[in-house]
Amino acid sequence: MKKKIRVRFAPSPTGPLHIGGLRTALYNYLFSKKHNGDFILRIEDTDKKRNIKNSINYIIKSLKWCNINYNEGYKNKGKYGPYIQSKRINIYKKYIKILIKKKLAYYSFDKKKDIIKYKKKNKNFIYNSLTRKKLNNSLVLSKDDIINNIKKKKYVIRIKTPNNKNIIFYDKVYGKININTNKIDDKIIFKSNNTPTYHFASVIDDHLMKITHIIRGKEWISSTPIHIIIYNYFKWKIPFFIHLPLILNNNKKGKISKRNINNEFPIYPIISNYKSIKIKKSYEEIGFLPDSLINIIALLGWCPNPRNNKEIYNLKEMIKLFNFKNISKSDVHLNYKKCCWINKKYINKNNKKIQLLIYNKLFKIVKKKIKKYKKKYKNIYIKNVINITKNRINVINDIWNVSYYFFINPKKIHIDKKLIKKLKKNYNKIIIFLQKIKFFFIKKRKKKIIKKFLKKIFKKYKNSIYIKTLRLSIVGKLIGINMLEILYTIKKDKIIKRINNFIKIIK
RNA sequence: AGCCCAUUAGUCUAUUGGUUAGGACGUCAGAUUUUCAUUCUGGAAAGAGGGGUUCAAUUCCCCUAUGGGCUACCA
Repeated sequence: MKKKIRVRFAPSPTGPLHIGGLRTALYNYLFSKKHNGDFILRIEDTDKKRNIKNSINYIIKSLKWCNINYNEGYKNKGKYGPYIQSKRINIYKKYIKILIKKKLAYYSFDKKKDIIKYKKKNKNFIYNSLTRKKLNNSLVLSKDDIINNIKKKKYVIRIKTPNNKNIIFYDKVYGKININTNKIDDKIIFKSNNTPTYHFASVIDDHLMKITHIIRGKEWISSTPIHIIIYNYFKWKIPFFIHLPLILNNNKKGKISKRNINNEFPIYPIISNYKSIKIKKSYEEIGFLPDSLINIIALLGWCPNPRNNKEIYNLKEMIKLFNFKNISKSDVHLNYKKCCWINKKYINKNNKKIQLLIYNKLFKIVKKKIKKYKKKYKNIYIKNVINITKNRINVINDIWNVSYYFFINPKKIHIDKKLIKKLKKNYNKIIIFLQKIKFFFIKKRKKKIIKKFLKKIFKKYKNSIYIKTLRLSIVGKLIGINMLEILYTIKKDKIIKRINNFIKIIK
């Protein structure tokens, strides 16, 4: 029988989760779902100083918002808990003792200052088999000294790396990687405050939690040999490693940096209400949909196969197609315009949830900007406005920009020089046209009749100058949805007012 | 400075030891729309550079350059 696939996402709560972490979580999720495996959330909070209040909540909320559900782990049931490392310290202590007994790890009494000195003297100083004999540790000192030092001095525990041995592993993305132990430190695996470092805790946990595949960012490649050494010392089975290319900041790229500085893309998925976590821009805040964010992130460094020139994938499709073979090796940059393009596709999918989101957004803005909004605009009116305008927004927050003229009068009328000339030439005719429309609206009529009349008159005045001026009077710009649609929707008295205003202006 | 990794248009990428190097976003032009957006059609745009191996290299090897990661009692 095949072993059940188990993967984990193991963030440390040092701040809000960003799209890099989110993508790692996503790939873990996709892989586990594809193989009916388990997806575990483990919190790695071994560094107390760097822990930031509420980051755990933010991480969990972000995953939830994106529909990335873990079936085991922190605040969830599971056989292998606790799933937060600060509550597992005793477990790590038990295992560190074993390594020390076997002399595969040792006490190091060197002062931090001294090691900094060595590094200053020799930039390539490494604490390992080549140097450790000259340093102050339990491999050198006598038994009595060691016991004395342990009682009196601060110490850390370091892993004893083998001398001149090539640690080779086969990454599912990067292939064969070979690192010689003489180039790596005897890493500290237990700190002087008697807590483990990441390297030790994560290996112990991954083994105890029966993790089969470790999917994580590429920045861990360099420390993988240390992890492998620990696995070997315990004679544990080494899991598969899958390292992911990183998502890089656009600003750092030389050629386009100047243009891109102001265009910085968001890196956090959702809004935060926590005081300790301030986020200026998040995808949620700007008006991205979770499904589209997932789509965007999934395609950063992964190309579904077969591609069939598709760009839009839902979770189910991604799960079906997910494969490590199609993950690219080079780091990626995000293209914000493409993000918008993808989001637009999702907004136009026309489901009720999306409509509600847009409605809530527009309603909030209307509430803010307009006094007595309840008397002026019924829900149906707002919904109607959304229906006719929403196919031209990229993100939900754009909704006001494309619909404001249904609620407020245009503040400025933008007339360019070309238009002024045309206006002057056809002044009388234009005034007649505008008056016709105005007078029609002054009389009380049913909607059907209005529609008929408008269609007729639009046919009669085919020349674009008429409708352009009409548009200017109502919208203030030469931009907007179909003019007929606008006239059907906006209230009569407003139309009359705006036309009057316009006529005054062009006198 | 050392170690590890990467390099196909502005960005994300596909394919391949023999191809007119394919697609998407963006960009430019045209059509549609009375305007804008949409949609449609078309165009420009790429194998970092230099050496090898080979009849043939973007693909394999080496060097250089560039980018990135790691070299913390951070993860």
